[in-house]
Amino acid sequence: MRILIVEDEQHLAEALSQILRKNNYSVDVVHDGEDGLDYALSDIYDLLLLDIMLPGRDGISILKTIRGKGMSVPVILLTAKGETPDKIAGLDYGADDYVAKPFSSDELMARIRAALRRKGEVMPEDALKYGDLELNASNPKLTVGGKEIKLNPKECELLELLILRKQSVTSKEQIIEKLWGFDSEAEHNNVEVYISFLRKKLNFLGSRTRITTIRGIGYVLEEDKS
Amino acid sequence: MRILIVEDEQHLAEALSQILRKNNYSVDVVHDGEDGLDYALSDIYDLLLLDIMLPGRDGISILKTIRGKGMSVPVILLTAKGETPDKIAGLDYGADDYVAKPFSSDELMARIRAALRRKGEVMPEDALKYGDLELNASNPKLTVGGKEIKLNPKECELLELLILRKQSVTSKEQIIEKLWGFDSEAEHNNVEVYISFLRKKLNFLGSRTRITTIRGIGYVLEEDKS
DNA sequence: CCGAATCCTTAAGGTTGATTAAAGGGTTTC
DNA sequence: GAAACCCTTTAATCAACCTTAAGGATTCGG
Repeated sequence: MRILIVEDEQHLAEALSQILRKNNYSVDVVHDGEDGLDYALSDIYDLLLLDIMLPGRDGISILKTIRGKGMSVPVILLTAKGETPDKIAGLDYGADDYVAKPFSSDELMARIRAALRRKGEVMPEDALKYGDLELNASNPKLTVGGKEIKLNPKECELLELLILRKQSVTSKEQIIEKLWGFDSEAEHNNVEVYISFLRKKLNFLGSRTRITTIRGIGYVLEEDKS
Repeated sequence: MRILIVEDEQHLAEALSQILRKNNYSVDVVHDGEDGLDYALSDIYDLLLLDIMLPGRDGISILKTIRGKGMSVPVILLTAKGETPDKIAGLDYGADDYVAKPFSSDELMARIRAALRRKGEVMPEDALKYGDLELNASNPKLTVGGKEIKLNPKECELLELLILRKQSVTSKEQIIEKLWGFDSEAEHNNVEVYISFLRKKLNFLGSRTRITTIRGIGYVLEEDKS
């Protein structure tokens, strides 16, 4: 978890840095707005702490620029006491929170945790892909082109296994091990049934991907070249 | 979050009222100074917008009176162009800010948020949105098209969670953690009951958004594509 | 402080959907 | 042609889920 501090007062910057490191964050510090923007744009940070009053380029300006580029990294603003409403209006430009100086380390840490939590809760998951298939495992569904169909858990695990093993042939034993567990009583026929279910759904979706049977060995995914 | 507007120009008062309501504030409007003072003294408002020039009793007088009674409610004064002396007097009597007419709705909203923030009030969240849904979490209600319905607190938190997690599936455990707390005794059935309540309300509103069950995993919001 | 309204919890019964076994037909191989 | 292997469909079962409603708890207005 990496945090960028943009703060011109050396003393405060150092104190912040220490607090954060003590809480197991990686920290980078820069002391003016231009550098701050450059660092922020690197997009390697999980959170930015921006002072509003800065030499070079103020915190609001940095905030506006990075939001303008579509970056959604959490930002907490540091405001001097008595900063005017216009400055505090930075929240309206997409800051997640602000902390007024002076502040306690506990307060700062709480706000950082809160900001990270808020952003962390919205994590889009990426899909497994093979050929024209897109498999979303967490919300078990299979997409081909725009068309999609739901999978039940076993179908999903089976397809996941086949995709992960790509061009290698997957044996019924391997499938049983993954879908039913090491010591299960499941029969080969159980596998055949689910292969059948999957083929039916691939067909329904009009996919060019086929599950090919290698007799006596297992199954493998293949693209239909017709 | 409830705001009182004391403004004698009907047209402006109505415009202000609309802007504020759109930003999820509850609004009352009165058109002269005497009524303004009565309403303000009820002490149910989170912020007052006072025109300085008013029939009956001017804004400064209202401000002096309520501050004399020890009320610390945030006050923003509306001043006509060129009323600088009044503005200064107003700030001396404990106004939090002033806005000179004409002003933009953005500017006004920024100043209101700033004033509320300074007083340590909790800001109303911007309405959460998903598809055709608009969730107002601070005054728990759900809007679809023009139609709206109230939510009770648990329904509101549940829907909020589902919206924040967007396309990810949310498990019953996660829901229990947020609605009942980490170590609660709440059962899965509790979640099911509230999911059911929410679905009924979505249905009543004629929303195209559905709460889809992912059997054995959790729930996810989806747009109905019919 | 009391009654009313709202909210929360629990429980019961109904519904749905995943899973499995079983049966019957097809295909490949020798 | 027969044995082994594979495919597909179906029906029963069971767990997960949905809905409703009643009553307890809490909050709110007077």
